[in-house]
Amino acid sequence: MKKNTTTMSNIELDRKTERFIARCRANGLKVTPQRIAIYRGLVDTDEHPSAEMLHEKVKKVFPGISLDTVNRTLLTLSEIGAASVVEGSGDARRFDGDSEKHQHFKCVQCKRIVDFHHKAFDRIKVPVGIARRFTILSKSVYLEGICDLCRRR
Amino acid sequence: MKKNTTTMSNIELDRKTERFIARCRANGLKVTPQRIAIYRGLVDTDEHPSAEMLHEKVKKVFPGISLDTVNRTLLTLSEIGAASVVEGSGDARRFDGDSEKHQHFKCVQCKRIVDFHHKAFDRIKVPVGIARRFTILSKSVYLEGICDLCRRR
DNA sequence: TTTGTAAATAGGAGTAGCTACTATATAGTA
DNA sequence: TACTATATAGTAGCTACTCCTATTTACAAA
Repeated sequence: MKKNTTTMSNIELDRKTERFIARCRANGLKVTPQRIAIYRGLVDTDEHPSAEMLHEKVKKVFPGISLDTVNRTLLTLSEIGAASVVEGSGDARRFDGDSEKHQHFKCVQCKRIVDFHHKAFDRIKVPVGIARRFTILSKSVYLEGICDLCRRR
Repeated sequence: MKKNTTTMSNIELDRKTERFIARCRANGLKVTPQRIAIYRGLVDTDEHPSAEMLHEKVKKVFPGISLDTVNRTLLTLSEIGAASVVEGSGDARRFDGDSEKHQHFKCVQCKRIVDFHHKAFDRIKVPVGIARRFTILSKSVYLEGICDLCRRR
């Protein structure tokens, strides 16, 4: 019996793959078998894998693939909106000593992090289902974009 | 003339330092000059420094201090609530291929990331001042805590 | 179908950021 | 003042990521 790590039907997966291929072409990206394998590996799980984890998975169908290719491809997918980075930036950990409640905006270009405080964001309510299932220690609202200084060029 | 990287008066800074010392004692942590220097360096800026950046800064008043001490101390401060990590986890970057709108909960113990979707979180509104100043590319609500599986022990 | 070429890949080397280890030093306590 | 648990400095090691180069490949144009 085959171990099932699948989160959707093959039909659904194929449909997504089709749309992914279209998206690649729309962005002038070549459709390589490696890219498709990585995309399918990523979409067909809800584990939020790291590049390393996906590399292991994709190697089973594509033994020669390199970790660098997986990493590079994942970043490319993020750029065209076919994937997203949900944790970790690859950059150094950044600290804040301000204990007042506030939120952060991060510039994706210069990596500057700007504080702001919007009271409504302090008050967002965690849905009951989540609050029951998990012990919530922190909740935060996080914005990303281009900052005023970078936009000025 | 002294370059001014200060964000608050010396009086304010000293008051914060006092409270920090009390907090250390309350948590059974020793009050070392290094710890104080690191704390003051962190609080007296709004740059959200990395360990490396703070290390450079603290070295000016404390030449022999090691990067490891800065890193370790910052994590310690985070544990007692005197600081927080605002970006980067030290762990590997994690990806998501689900393009549907949703939010994430991350377990601080097992690092598992769980998707959930709460429509109200899709609709949070960015304050006008921020929207005018920055080009917002993404907004997200992020929860951290202990997951059901980890709590069961 | 063939050919040209810009893009992608494999493999490996290099780098940055973090962590573990050990000997020494020090804060807090009795 | 002496004791002990904790913290630090210095170093070595590890992991995640990025860069480099030669080779291969997708795909456009002939």
